[in-house]
Amino acid sequence: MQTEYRDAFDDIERKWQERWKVDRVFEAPRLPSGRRFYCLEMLPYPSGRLHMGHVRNYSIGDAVARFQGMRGRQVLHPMGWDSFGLPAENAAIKHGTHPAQWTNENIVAMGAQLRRLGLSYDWTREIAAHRPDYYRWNQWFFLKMFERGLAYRSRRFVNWCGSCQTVLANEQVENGRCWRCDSIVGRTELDQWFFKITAYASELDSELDSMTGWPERVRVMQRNWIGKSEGAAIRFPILDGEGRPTGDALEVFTTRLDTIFGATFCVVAARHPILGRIPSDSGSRRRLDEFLRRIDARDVTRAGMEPEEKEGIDTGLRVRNPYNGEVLPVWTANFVLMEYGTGAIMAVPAHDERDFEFARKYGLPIRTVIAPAPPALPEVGSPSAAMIGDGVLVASGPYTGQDSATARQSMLGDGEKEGFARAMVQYRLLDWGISRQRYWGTPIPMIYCKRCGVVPVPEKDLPVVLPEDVPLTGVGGSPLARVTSFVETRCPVCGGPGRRETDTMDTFVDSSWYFYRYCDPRNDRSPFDPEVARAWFPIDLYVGGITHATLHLIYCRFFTKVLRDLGLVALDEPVKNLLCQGMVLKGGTAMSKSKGNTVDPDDMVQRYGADTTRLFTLFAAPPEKDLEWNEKGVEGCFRFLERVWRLFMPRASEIARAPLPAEEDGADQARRARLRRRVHQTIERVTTDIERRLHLNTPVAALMELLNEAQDFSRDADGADLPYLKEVGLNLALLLQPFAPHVSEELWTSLGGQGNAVRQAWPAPLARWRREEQVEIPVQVNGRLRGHLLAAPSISEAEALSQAQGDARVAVHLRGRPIRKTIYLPGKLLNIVLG
RNA sequence: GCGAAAGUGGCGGAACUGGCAGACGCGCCGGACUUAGGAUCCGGUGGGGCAACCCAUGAGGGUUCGAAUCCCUCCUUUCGCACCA
Repeated sequence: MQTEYRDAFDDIERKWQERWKVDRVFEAPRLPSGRRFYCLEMLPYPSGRLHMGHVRNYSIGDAVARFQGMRGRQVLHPMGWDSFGLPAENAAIKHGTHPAQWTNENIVAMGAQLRRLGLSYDWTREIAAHRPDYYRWNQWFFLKMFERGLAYRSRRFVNWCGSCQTVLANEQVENGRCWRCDSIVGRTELDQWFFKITAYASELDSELDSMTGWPERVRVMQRNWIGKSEGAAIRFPILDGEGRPTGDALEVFTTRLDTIFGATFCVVAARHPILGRIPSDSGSRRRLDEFLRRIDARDVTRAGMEPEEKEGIDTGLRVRNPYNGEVLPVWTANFVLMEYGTGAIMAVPAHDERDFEFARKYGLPIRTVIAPAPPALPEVGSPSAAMIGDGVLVASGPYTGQDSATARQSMLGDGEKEGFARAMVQYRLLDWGISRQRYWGTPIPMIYCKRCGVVPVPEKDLPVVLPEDVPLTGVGGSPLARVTSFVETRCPVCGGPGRRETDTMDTFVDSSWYFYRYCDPRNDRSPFDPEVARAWFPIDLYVGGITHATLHLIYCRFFTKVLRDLGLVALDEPVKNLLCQGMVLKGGTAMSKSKGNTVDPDDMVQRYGADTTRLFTLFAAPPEKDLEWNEKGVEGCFRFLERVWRLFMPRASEIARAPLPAEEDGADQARRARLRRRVHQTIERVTTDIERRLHLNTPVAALMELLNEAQDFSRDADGADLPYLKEVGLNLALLLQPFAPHVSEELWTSLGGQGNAVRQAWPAPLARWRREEQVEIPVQVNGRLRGHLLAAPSISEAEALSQAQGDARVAVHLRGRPIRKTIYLPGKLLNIVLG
């Protein structure tokens, strides 16, 4: 037995990690038999090194998993690797290492780091996305979705670097320039595969309301991302050169149908089909072509940049407003997007900022049709800004006088009757483009046949294995396209020559369903057994960074709905409770290599041990807040464990031989009673803080207080006090299990505990010792603190008042004034209100 | 610009449904043990008077017997969205 913790921690941590493994403590049963708890943390990308963000993420999950296990739940707590993705390919280009080798080595290295932290994972369930036994199911899901029309092919723009001759991912575009050659990124249109997430847009949106286990801000971000917007689609008849109806119509989407009498022109997107009507030899056509060329030439990756100056031209086309018969010019402009709504708008400059700005620039008419709701001063002269809000309609024919909401209803109803309007719900969410012109991802299981067209790979031929020998240069499109042995194949339908799809899937596909695979990770007949998934789902707690609030956390919800409709799962939402932990900061900013302010987990573990490292990440801030790394704070946590060690270990065998106190023992001695009360109150505090509030910093503080109390107690303790020290020590050992599991185990065994601490039932407080016998009740006069009275918590109001009046310090403030009333919270507070 | 969250000692943070503001830790000050202490232990630590008290939870107002907590206005910071019709 080492006498100092600093000499012992490395040995005991390794010892218990080995013991847990040999005893298979964390292996979950195939099917849970009792109450279960699925504790999940976001799986890491195997970059090669763990960083403090990981340590924090996994320490939080581990604390909860261990706690729930001791609470009697059967816990599923798995870990795996999000091991497809661009960095592996970049490393290959830079260093010539094969992505598979690079990835596998990183998994080994990071796996060792994770194991050294002593996290309670069921490693028998480890998965890795880049292994064919995993990604074959990505392909299988793709085929199932293709069958149902949920996977389809379409053309879309991608970021394109003309100099590298390659497609760039968004994160490879820096300020509109290629990350590697610094040339301006343009756009090019490619055929790509899409998942029809929009088919579930409505459900994905509406369910957010009932997802109360998710942080509000994540739900808000998702709601914005989905961007539901209710309005109407209105058909404006298209007129010919002589102003006669052509029989066709331009459909516009609007949420402000009530403003339609104020429409003074229409605007269509630059790629709107209506532009095909402009005669090819006309002046309009020439001006249009020139305009479109200018728009197109612009670099199009505009993320993070200011909106462009609005620009447009009159196309010469004319349409008729079906509500008032007015003839309106059709413009085309850069601020109307083809992807949204119908790609065409009616412009109401008086009541829309963008339309207003555009109308001002080109001198188009601005007509007010909405007056502020409690009528303000009448408008004089031309307005200086658009009036955006709802109000009362003016100059709107039969609808004049109606309020905006009513008008929208009645105008839509009338338009529907006449056949030129329909209700329309529009989402900002677009279908999920999953094609990546990359090597290190899941091959898309499709074959192109000259005779049969686009043909899915038959299920029995899965997986379509990623070939190993692929030249990676970073230029020239999909690497797989250059591997003849991969590309050339047979058409599964006609047997003729076929070519494989050479794009791979977005890696977000991998992480959209991995948590189901954990339930049944070695199944080679289906992605997982639905019965097993039913038993383990939903995920009781999902811990991860806020960075995934939209993409991953929407995609995985989408996948669950697809899986549900395939009959594989029986739930609508996969994650019941979501915890987004804050970042780990150093010097006020996120740790990053470029800032040189990183803290290496290995270094911390080596110097202080896994327990201290974990303890600090839990103690220094509540999980959802950012955590400022502070070496002094780490030392404080280390000292705490040292003090635990020093208090119990030197006399551990004596304590182990002592009996535990009987329920009433110690009641007759103030210091013993005080200690026992502290023990049981601490049990209660720690339990409720973890369970009800998911706060992990306050339980650690409570344990520190308990230790302080125990130290005070032991200062003048003798042999007869050993039972009480044993009670503190054993309980402290168990309460430490979620936070410092190795010290917990060592303490437990040393003090005579049987078996593994992690397998013990979580302690329950004794009712006898939970409550104080004497409490200090604060006494206020007119709400100001004037004294305290010492009494049993059950003291009556009358007794409390008379005792308070007897207190000289209180009495001073009562002198000479009548008591108007008293407010008494039994055992907690007395407030005397004077007249 | 729109939306959300948050502002508490020198610092990280406590304070559960309005009820003793500052738990716990860091830092700092003093003491003990020491050749020594950047080890350990003990005590102190919001500010002002150093006693009774007074002032303090971003600022100002309000509700209440009582407000860090609820309401209003403003300020600051962080995050998200940003031509989405």
